[in-house]
Amino acid sequence: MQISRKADYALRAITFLVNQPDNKRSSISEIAESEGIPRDFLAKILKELCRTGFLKSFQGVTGGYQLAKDKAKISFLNVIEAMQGEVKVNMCVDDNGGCQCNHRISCTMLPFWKKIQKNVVHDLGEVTFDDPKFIRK
Amino acid sequence: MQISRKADYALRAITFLVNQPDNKRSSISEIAESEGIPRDFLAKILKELCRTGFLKSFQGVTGGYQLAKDKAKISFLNVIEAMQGEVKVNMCVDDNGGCQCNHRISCTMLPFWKKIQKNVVHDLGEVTFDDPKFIRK
DNA sequence: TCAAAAAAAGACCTAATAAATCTACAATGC
DNA sequence: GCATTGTAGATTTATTAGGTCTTTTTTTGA
Repeated sequence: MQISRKADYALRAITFLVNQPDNKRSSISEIAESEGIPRDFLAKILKELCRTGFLKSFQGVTGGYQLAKDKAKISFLNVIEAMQGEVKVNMCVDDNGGCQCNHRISCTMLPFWKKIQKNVVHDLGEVTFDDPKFIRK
Repeated sequence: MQISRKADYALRAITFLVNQPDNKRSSISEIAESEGIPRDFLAKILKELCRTGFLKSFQGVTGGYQLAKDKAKISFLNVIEAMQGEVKVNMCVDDNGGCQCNHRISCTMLPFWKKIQKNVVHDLGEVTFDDPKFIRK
């Protein structure tokens, strides 16, 4: 029932970038230091955030990272799913054979899990980085 | 972001017991077989459900397990917390030093996590075993 | 009284995975 | 051409979920 460090770090990195001037390029080390994230781990995460379209990168001595899309279009859910896969409150809430429940045809718990899951996914999807609360004072 | 097998098994065991006649004593093996849970693992779980007051046990040759409290008083949340500890959507939502965020004094993400967490906890708490949907046909 | 069947207790194993680290390489700008 | 940056991916480490095994204790009823 917990977001991975990886996803959490990704979200913090994005929070950092949201607070930078539009054309500023931020280096891995700069972000790592500010957010207290192990540098090499963050390097991998940022690369992945590029691959998944959240960031764009620039190589070379003046290189670094920037947001690649409108911050209003980046939600907690987006980033978490990119980093740790589909959010599932319980293994069995997975249509591709997640539940090996003996009573599969009429598992009594499944509908409850599905509802709870739906709510979490909705909540995570509603948090986007255009929210003024992400601007640091 | 996922309920452990242990908690899931505990919930299934309780579902099983909810469907038994009031004074029936159900053995570990009986429950394990019906629910498709590894027997020895379930043994540990049931013991713990006793310790935490959900079940009562009887030793000896006619022994077994029964519900120890009103099924209306048993929620998903109760059982999950008994089995895997406090539900936390993110490590940092832990008042005893969970968040080592550099910007701790005004971490921008924390309020969002707390709200999402509150909703999940609420949802999990609302599911109780007196719900007729837990009666198997 | 004793064998069978149940739970109790707790040590032990193991396999998966998250988290982190390391090393070598490639691009860029001055 | 060299300092600084990102790229790539192999490797390591640590943790923990999940499961197994063994021994002991309790109880019943033949």
